[in-house]
Amino acid sequence: MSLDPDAFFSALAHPLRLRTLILLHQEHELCVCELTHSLGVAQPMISRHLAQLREARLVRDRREALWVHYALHPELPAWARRVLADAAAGLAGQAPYQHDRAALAAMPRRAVPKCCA
Amino acid sequence: MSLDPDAFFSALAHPLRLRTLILLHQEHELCVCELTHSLGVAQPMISRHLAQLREARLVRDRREALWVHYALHPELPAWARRVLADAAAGLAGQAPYQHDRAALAAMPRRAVPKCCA
DNA sequence: CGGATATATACGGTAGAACATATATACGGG
DNA sequence: CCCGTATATATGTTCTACCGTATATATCCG
Repeated sequence: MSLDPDAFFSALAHPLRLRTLILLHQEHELCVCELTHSLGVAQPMISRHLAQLREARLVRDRREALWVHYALHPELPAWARRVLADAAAGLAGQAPYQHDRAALAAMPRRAVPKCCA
Repeated sequence: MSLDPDAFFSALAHPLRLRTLILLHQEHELCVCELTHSLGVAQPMISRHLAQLREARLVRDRREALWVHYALHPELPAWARRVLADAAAGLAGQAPYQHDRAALAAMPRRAVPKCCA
């Protein structure tokens, strides 16, 4: 897939989108409610930023009943994946990225078929 | 050095700054006139974006007579350097990055003590 | 169909980024 | 000290990103 580098780095330029992409890099797939919980922000805010990531083709979405699951786009170029991997590796131990993962792990009813509260 | 990831990726989010950083990653050190020539934009525009990169501590500057030489900041964290390396590797063959290097190489009087036209 | 839950979009307001142009500063040479 | 070259900043304007809130859509269930 061809990807506009400017669109890619513009997507990374917002704290919430960066945190989202790092989480998706680490977790393969997350539904909106998991992201809302991990990042601790209002749902429309997440949806809006996810829509941007979707339009830039950095993520794909998959509907399953009520839930929409997001993952990194399967056709994301290798160099872009490497950028995310580098950032994730370099930042994993810091706030807020470390806290995001912890909040995700501590989320109640996670990974249960009906995942969300 | 500690680096604010949001500031780092915001810096990469502008086409001209991305091109500048990729060139600096490839060339180690460039003066303002070389950047102006390679990128083909007006001088105040380059200076303004270089000032942003300097304030974000992504680059350092070094004055030598009339010329100011810019390079990636020596204390740039390893993960940030890797991000730039990945982007440079992934984009080197495309426009406008390929053209930027070619324009730099074709620049008259380059690397001569009095480097600029 | 009607209600409940999960997610997406629309709307209005505000702040910040970016631009073109003009001007200021730094340095070296005569 | 004055001039020319290289670089930096100031100014005024325009454009875009982002936010909070309200509302719309999608799906399931009874």
